[in-house]
Amino acid sequence: MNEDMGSEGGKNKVRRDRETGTLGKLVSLLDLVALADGPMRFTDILTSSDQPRGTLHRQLSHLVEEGLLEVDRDGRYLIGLRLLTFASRSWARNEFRAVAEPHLHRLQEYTGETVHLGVLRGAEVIYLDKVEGRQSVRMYSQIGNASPAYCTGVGKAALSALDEAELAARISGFEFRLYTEHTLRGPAELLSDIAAIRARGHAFDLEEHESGICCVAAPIRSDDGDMLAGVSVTGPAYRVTPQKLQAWAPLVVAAADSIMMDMRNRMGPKR
Amino acid sequence: MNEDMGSEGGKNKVRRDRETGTLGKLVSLLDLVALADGPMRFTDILTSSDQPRGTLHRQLSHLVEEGLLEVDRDGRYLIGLRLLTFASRSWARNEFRAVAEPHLHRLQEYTGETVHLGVLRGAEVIYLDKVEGRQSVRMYSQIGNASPAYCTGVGKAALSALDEAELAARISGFEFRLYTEHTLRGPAELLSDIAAIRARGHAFDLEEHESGICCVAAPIRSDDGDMLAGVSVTGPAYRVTPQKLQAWAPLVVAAADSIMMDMRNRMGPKR
DNA sequence: AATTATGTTCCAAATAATGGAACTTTCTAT
DNA sequence: ATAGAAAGTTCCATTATTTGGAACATAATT
Repeated sequence: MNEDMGSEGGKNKVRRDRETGTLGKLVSLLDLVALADGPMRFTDILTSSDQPRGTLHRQLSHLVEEGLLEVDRDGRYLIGLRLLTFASRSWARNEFRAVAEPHLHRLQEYTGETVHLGVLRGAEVIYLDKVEGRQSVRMYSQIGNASPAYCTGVGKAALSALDEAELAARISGFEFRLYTEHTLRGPAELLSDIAAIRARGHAFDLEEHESGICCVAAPIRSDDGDMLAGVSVTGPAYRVTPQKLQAWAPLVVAAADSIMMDMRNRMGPKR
Repeated sequence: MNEDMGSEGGKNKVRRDRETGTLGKLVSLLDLVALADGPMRFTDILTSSDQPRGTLHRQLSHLVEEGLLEVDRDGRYLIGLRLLTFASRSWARNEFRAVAEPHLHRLQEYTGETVHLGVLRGAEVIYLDKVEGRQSVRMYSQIGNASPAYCTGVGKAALSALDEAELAARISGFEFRLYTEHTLRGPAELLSDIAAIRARGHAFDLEEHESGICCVAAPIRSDDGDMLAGVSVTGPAYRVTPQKLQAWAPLVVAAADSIMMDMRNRMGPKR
């Protein structure tokens, strides 16, 4: 299946075994540069990519020429702005996001806390939208971000919508890493949490990904079940108490259901 | 609406002559799908890309496998979310954007109107950040967007920082298109506007790109001059009168200068 | 100025992309 | 429901591109 690897955890060797030929190697390079802490020199990339010098040199020039990478004035490579342009189109044209938007705003206004929309992709959740109350400084920070499914509210909610078989298959590919002292520690804990989520209809994240951050989330699945997503309301633990999360749960679930409905109505006629 | 596109001005044939080998062809496909109005079927892409069926089929599968494209449930292709993830990293790690952020906020608070930060890339301006007052509905809309340099405040401001020779060279590559009745109609008008911008130190966009939208912008150039950018304050013509634009100009210029300074301080030590 | 580290160019050999055609599946009109 | 057409997928000998070692050039360091 589509083994997506844990973009966080990997020694990023360039040759992977997904068979996508030349493209695969180039995308791995992009990934390598994107994940780095800062601009990388030719030699940095050379050592982490085990490609021969000549080869790497040409690959990088091609990526630069296409705007996928950029070179700073010290000749170091960083991820290119062209990707921003592609992404902005991807985002603007995303139907699901557009359908969900008004519901996210409503949820934000009611709770006063931050609302997230994320979709499940392999072992990760990719955040598609974020609505904040007071415009905080880190405006777009979260959009496009990929986080492990097993330690985020949205991720666990989405997972809970899978049937047993699919769920087991997915989880077997997860790599459990301890982000905080509350992070779930393995398949067993995750499965039992998911059972509870199924029973309740909503998921909690109690400082499992980031210390001091809690959320309540609900799953969204498309009719055919080939898209799984989730909505969540998130806030700092000192303000967002378990009682509040509990109280908001029905609202979050309702928002998720409305998004599902709207999506169904929009997609239904076609097909 | 903000009709963007026209990014290069091409009939989007896939084989272009930039020599980037296989990558070039694949990126052209991405571009084709990204620019389309909606999801494309295999055949749609086939006809607009003049690739043989077998070839195209494999290219698309590779792009999909890498997450750069996605396939909807009707088998149609659309731009993939993985690009969002790359972009979010590109954005989060962008030093220039980070340095500029506080200045943009200050400018926004003072004027109450929307502030943009954009960088010049070839004939286009790519918007790197946007700060709005009341959180409007279209949050992420502008970021990553590429617009022609010659009809945007940020673009013209950035162009004004080029020396004569470079400027002439760039302009020769522009394709002038009439977005509104106020859009500059060709190199001559642009050059004379740029002369004025140089004399004043700031640029105006008086409904040149979008009807009813005006802005005042100032150029930002790095010491070595290899990065050109601009800041602008933008708003609807009925509210943002020429007098206001005039009054804000010094602030915008000051913000641009501060960003330049901060950038110099941050970059200086290295090198 | 000499030495080393870093980046660039070259080209025969290896590998991956190509594209025509045969094949399968999905629509469409009767 | 069925035939026919359109859309999508697979196959494989041919062709073109990528590969990678090594020589060459340039910048940094002593």
